[in-house]
Amino acid sequence: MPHDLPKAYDPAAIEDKWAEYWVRENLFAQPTPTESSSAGVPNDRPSSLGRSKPAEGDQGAGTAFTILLPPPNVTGRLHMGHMLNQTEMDILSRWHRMLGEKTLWLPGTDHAGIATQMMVERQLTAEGTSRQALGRTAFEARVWQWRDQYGKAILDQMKRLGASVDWNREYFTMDSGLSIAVREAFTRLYAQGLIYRGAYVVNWCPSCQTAVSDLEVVHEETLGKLWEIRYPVVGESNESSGAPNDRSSSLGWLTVATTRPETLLGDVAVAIHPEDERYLHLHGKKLLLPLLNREIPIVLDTWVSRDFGTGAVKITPAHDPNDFALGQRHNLPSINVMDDRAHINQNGGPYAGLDRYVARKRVLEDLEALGLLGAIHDHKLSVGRCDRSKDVIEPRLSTQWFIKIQPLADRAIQAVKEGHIRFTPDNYKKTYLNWMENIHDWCISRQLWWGHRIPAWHCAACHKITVPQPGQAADPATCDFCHSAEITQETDVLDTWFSSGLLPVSVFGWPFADGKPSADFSAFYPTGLLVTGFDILFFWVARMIMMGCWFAADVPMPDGSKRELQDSVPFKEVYIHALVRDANREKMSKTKGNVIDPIEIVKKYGTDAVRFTLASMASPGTDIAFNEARTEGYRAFANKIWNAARFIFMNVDRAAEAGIKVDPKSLGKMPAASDDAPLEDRSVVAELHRSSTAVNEALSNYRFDEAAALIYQFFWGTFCDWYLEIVKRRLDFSDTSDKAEVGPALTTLLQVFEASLRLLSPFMPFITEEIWHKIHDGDSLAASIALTDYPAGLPIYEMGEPEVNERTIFDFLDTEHIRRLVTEIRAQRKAKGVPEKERAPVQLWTSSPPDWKFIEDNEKVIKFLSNTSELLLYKTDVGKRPGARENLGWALDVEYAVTIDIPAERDRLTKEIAKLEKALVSANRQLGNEAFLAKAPAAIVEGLKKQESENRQLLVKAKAALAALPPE
RNA sequence: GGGCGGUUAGCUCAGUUGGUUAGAGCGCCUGCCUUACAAGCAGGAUGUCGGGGGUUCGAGUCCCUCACUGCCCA
Repeated sequence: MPHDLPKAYDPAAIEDKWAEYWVRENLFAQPTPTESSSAGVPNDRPSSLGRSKPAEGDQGAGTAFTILLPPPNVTGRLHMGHMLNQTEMDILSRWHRMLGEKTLWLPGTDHAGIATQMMVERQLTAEGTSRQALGRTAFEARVWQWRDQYGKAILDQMKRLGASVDWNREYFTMDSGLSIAVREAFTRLYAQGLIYRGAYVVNWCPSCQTAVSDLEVVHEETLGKLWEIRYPVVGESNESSGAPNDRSSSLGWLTVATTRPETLLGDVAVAIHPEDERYLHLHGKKLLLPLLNREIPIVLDTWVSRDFGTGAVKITPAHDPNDFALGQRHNLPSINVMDDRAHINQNGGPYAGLDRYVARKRVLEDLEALGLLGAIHDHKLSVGRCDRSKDVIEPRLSTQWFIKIQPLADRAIQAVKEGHIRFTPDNYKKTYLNWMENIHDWCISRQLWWGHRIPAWHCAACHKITVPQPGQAADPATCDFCHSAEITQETDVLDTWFSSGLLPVSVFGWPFADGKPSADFSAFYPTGLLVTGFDILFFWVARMIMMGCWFAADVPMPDGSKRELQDSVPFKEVYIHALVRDANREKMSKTKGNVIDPIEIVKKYGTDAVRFTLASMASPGTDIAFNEARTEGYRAFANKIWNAARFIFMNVDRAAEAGIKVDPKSLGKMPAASDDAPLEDRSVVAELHRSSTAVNEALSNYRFDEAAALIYQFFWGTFCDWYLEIVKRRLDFSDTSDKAEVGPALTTLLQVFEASLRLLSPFMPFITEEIWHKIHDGDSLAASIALTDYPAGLPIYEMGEPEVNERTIFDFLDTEHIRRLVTEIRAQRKAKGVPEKERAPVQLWTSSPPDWKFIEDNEKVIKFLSNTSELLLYKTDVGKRPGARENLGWALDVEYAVTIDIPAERDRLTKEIAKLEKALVSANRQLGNEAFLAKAPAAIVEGLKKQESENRQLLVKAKAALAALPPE
């Protein structure tokens, strides 16, 4: 037996094999194009239809389709979000590849600075040691070990999911090449005056002990307190007010309101609004800072909100960005009162060494004791937490490196506004622009050990900073300013997104020493598409756009001309997908314990079924509530295909024994049915064309859900449920049968099946690969179904163009007619209780001559499908015939001894009458409306009229049928 | 505080520029182990499209408003 498929579909038995095969055979490698073929390859939006496939082995032809994998962090395992992301990219990559495009999907992993360092530190803690104990070098070595282990694990998982990436081009964000790009980007920006270093209030994470960017802070509404604290006015007698609850300031103090009493220790002023009438008398006065007894000024600033709290705000420039700004305006000093771990430092006097919350408690107690604590209000406030450690962020004055972002942002805004980058769904364009137009300078330094160390050297002699020139490979040996050799490299590393933001240029070899772009860069930049989640729209997408537009602009085009903005962008299209949630729409999180491990679910149902689930549910803009019930259904779908294959192979083998063979050369193309082929063949071929066209259309709009539904419907609903059942009639190998029909039937069957597999293969690569190889039985032209042509429907099979496809339209109508007739007979049989196996005669009435011919032409098929022994055609209208099923133009009755269930039939007819009457009322209301007739398009009016008249006929018939039923 | 989305069958979701009787899968009911498949086949039931108002000949679809809900930014 050439086609030996096991009886049951078992994904585990086939998937590992093919996953390994694809990698081993290097099937999806896209080599660097040669000079002649690469120049000026357009990378426009691919047109899915009407393209010509490049000749075998000609890698240069065809448009390029490049897609960059958002590199997973090397922190652990892949999650469902990764699987969704990769499934979508894989579907698109496989689709484009099968369309004959030069397809490159680039895989890699991200070093993920903070995240990875945290994981390794956690490991060290468990071992009873720490990074400090190890020292920087040993720690870095330790993280590299981690990276080797987990980075590999992640890529192995990707392989298992069938990702059709080019494994030869795998990158890691700390590879030497990518590190050179990072250094070049930094030094160029520095030389351009776009990187500066300075002391500012930044988001400090006391757990990670590093600064983080605004984006890494998650704001959370929390119920807190607003404390009122009295600051005595210098030179006024405070004894005059004995009442501790007197909140007015007139009696020797000014009451401020704060949510963070412990920062009082760093206060340098109290600010009031200059026009606040309550405090006019305090202008020019000073206050005595409680607890520390420091004299601080009262400053006037319109930034103060008079309505908030008491209208007097304590100013702590070192621990609040707004206070810092105000401090700058008023030339106030900044007093940092906390250390790296958010403990009070020596500036906090008696509170030194206390944790910030312990200090808060103590400060409040002491104020209370002094009678300086006023009212306490409940207060809702937004607390910033570190995205990674979840610790409360401490705004803290520290010296950091920043990118002056405006010039880069301007270009990134222009690129999107001018349409060089398109977002899908398009509302993300607005989100992107809104963020970009309100952007703040980017804090790029991190006080970590894991990452790209900032290429800047501090001079011990003159304290100036030396940054290498762009293009300078060697580290500086002496200070640029005083030439001292006592220089040491900055210990901070760069934000992880600095290197990932450069990926679209760095993976293709940027920077270019000779100024000429590499062949890869010329061929694949800009990439075609980015597929990613909205959660990293600002972190990554926006940064890539800024950096791509900035750095690629200096790279000449392949022909040497200047690169314009439209060719500087890192990608032409961005497809943003949603979050994968659990079945209850809850966000998956480790703490909730509702995380679904893709590999576990894949083991349970097979990769194909999980991929299909994700694709089906990936409608743009909405989150995916991952539902195993759906996956179960798609495993059943895979099983259905598997068994269809078994059925077909069984018949192919039987035919071969009977000396009938199918020419394998007829496979691999879009099937066509000749005019004299049976209706079912013409019809299924036409439906395949129609579905293929629709699938291509859906994919070009990133409508994975629509594409999946179309294929599912065609494969199961059209091909298996109808065509396969009809064609069984012709696959008769009994001795008495005429076998002339077997060959053509088998040919169409195989052609349509094989094309359907190709249509499905981007979605379910494993099962389609397995069956496709079995079909060809070792004699296929390609090494994989993934390297064949994607089915493209001929436009003549689309509905609505009668001049070119009148025949097809009639075929569709006839097929539909057969289905309705067969369904009616089956329903009638069921109503009468005819046993499934028993054949029964059917009487059919119609006075329409075209229907007579239709019945005669299709009698065999109708009888076969409905288990009818004899079809008796009466060329008249049906008279009174209780229980007959009446339809437009025809009526039928199954002859069977048992009478129908009268109450059930009455019920059915009553419901039908109600439905028809309702439709008629609605139709008549519209048709009786002058305005409708005058304004609605003719086609709508005509359609409604036709339907109204049909419904009227059906209503008369239904009423007659009801009346004809014998009384109970 | 600013912005964006969602609310359609028991559940999870589709529903393209307004247009004829609102769909799918799962689940449910009934009958079938019909020689590819019980992970299946056949037949069937199920919706005041969140509430209210408006525009229109016509609204699930457009506008206003309310309610609930999710997210982003500050």
